[in-house]
Amino acid sequence: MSPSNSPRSDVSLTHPDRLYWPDEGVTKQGLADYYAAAWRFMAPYVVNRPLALLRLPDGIKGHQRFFQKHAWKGMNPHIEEIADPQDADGEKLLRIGDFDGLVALVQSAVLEIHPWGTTTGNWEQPDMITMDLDPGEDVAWNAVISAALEVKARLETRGLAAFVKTSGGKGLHVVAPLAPKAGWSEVKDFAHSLAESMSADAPDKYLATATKAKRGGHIYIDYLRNGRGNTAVAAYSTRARPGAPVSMPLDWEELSDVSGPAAFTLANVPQRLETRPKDPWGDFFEAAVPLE
DNA sequence: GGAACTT
DNA sequence: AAGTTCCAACGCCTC
DNA sequence: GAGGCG
Ligand SMILES: [Mn+2]
Ligand SMILES: [Mn+2]
Repeated sequence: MSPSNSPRSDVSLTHPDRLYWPDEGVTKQGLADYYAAAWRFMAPYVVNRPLALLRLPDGIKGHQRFFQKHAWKGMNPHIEEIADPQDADGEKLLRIGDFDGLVALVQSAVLEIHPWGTTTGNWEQPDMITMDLDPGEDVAWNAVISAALEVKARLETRGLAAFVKTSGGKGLHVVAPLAPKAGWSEVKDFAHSLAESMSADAPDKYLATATKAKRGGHIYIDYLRNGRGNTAVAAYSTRARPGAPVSMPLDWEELSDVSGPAAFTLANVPQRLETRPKDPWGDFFEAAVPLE
């Protein structure tokens, strides 16, 4: 049973049976197969964007785990080296352009993909805002859903569209597509003001600052994903955590039926992608409007 | 995962 | 030949 | 100014 529209790649995987998530039995090949199934939905969120990577060469039970934002020696040629236009002489950044690039990331033991919220063709004008909802200890899942709905309402008041995904970690991401126009500082300032206004209106529920000591019982609205050079985990990216969760785009209508932030995993997402009538984020880029 | 460097 | 090291980093708090 | 945070 070959999934519809699965891309092929000639990028070779050494040790395809290497276990990246040993408890879940997910191998390097299994990860590549997952991305083949997800590619047709995922591509616009990872292609032609600067990328930061979380690499775990020995899998999630191993002892090596490092972020990487710069090009390295011996890098697979399907991973592109690009110059930051604001740091032309600095170290080269990373980008992929196609499915071969994604398989090259798999071979490089990239278990999480964290793109900038912009494309390299329009580098200084972000094309999305990510509001990252991080619940502290003792916050009910329902409260995280309520927070997402509140963020959605406030984005819509501003004339923006809102989409939601699980983070695959502890919370939800509410993402607004932008027609590239406003610059980084305007976008970050807007995200900041949204977080501050929610915190001001419900200080018992929401925080706009990261201080861990205050986090218990509150949801931190992390707006700082929206600064130049900052990143958030990509839609459909796996997470380097137990259970092999993925950051899963959702319909708002199904959010109340989702059991938690890590409900979608390598074990159940391919089935969902095969049987689901439509992409819940199918209109993401069509819904983009400028921030103004 | 893989290059570069040290032993 | 084998072992070790490196692989982000900066704005925003809080104290 | 140092240290936590993501
Ligand atoms: Mn290794
Ligand atoms: Mn988060």
